[in-house]
Amino acid sequence: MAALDRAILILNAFTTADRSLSLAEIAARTGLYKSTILRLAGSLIRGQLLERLDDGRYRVGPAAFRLGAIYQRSFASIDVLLPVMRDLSEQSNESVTFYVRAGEMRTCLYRIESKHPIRYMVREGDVLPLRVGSGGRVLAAFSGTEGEPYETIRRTYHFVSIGDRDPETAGVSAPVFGPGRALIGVLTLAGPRPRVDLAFLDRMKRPLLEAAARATRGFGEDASAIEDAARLAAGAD
Amino acid sequence: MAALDRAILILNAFTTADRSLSLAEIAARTGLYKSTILRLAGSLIRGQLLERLDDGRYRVGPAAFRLGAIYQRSFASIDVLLPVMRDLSEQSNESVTFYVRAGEMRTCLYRIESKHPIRYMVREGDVLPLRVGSGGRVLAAFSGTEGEPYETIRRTYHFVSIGDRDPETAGVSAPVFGPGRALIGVLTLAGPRPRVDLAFLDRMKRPLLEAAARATRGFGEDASAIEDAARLAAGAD
DNA sequence: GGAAACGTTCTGTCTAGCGGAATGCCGTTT
DNA sequence: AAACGGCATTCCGCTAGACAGAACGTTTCC
Repeated sequence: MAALDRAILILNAFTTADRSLSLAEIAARTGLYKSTILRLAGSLIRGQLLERLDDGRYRVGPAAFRLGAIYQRSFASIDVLLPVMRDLSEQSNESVTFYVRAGEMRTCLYRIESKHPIRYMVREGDVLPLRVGSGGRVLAAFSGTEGEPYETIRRTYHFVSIGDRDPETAGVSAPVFGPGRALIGVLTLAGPRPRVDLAFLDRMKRPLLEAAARATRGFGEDASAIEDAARLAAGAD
Repeated sequence: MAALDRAILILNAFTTADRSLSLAEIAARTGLYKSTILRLAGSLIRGQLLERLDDGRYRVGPAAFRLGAIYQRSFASIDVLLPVMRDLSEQSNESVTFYVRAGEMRTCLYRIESKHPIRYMVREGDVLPLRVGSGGRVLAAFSGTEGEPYETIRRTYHFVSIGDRDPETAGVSAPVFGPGRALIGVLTLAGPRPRVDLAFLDRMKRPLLEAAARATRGFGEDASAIEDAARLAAGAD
């Protein structure tokens, strides 16, 4: 569907960096004719997916925000996840993030910031590569990726990574399941490397896995496998 | 642009209540032919504005969430507003919300929940009527609505409403401005009526107006008018 | 085991979106 | 003050692509 694909192209021209774009900028980024954009923009504005500012520039509209909120809530989640995430962040003093899979990427769905001034900068709505970083690895593992380290992750229910996605960042992640053992997303505890080292992550494995188990139970699914993994992770390495 | 209007119609078929919809449900809500929806859905899914679940049902996709996050951040806001809102919520022990105008409606852009178990239920992304409730009144006033109570609001920079939008809810709101005295949005302190009464709201006027002034200064605009209003509100009524 | 409901595919018709040129509007430069 | 350049906007003839509806296949529910 050509017209619609182009409309989506227009929306995707917007990034976090630019709060608004002119017609010419949209044309440059999308490669579309200005007349085409103008026509499409009319409908997008009517639907409030796009907004026209007083100076004639465009920005993403409130309908996008409304839909985004629907997406976020379609994971049941907020009432179950946020208390778990808050507790984990208080125990660790580090940031806690919940990622979900989005095709070949992953999306940050919720985030609790650490109180530390130096922060590992990811925000709700950010899109990251699927197979990189501890959260990405765990998502990939429980979406059925073959080989290592994914086989091990499926056994131990967690993965520690240091400088995998970002050289200055380290973290540990565990999966959260919902009805029918379906993977909902992954809970990640992460922070800057000087502070978040291997010893710290080792100590945090158990609280993290217990948080993942608690969230899983919150979604009405049995979490004994994750609880077993929590005990093993704390005992062993 | 017919095709695009229909695509938006499909997206708008989704509400907070339903986490996913079947093809037939979308057809019923939009009045579109199923073949049309299927064609449009193809493009929407390609653009990740829509997602196909394993059971064949549809839900809003991650791209909507990404765009929503861009919208939220396009108000500069998060670094300026959240600390102000958090402080105000701690001072008052009630929920603090930031609304922005969205056409003839208003959107809840940020929200800090009170610690109380009984909560006044609005969430980020919710869409409310523009001209109702204290937040709505203030938005309308500073968007140029004529007559009362809007003239008074423009003089006093705040408005108290009790049971206006919702019979069980009361609140007080003040505007936040950005570069060029442009209205950005409105800060609302609100809660359930048994707890949030006239006396309480009177006491909260000053902290609220000071928070609005602080946010306005954070956006690089002079806030002396709001500060004057804060002193007056505390002295008078 | 029958029927209803649902998702999906297909096709001829015709509309509605397309590209590109042309116009008009500012703000800047010489 | 005039000319220029960059920008948004309008217009139009052509044709590709979206449309409605029927037909088909599959699953679900009595």
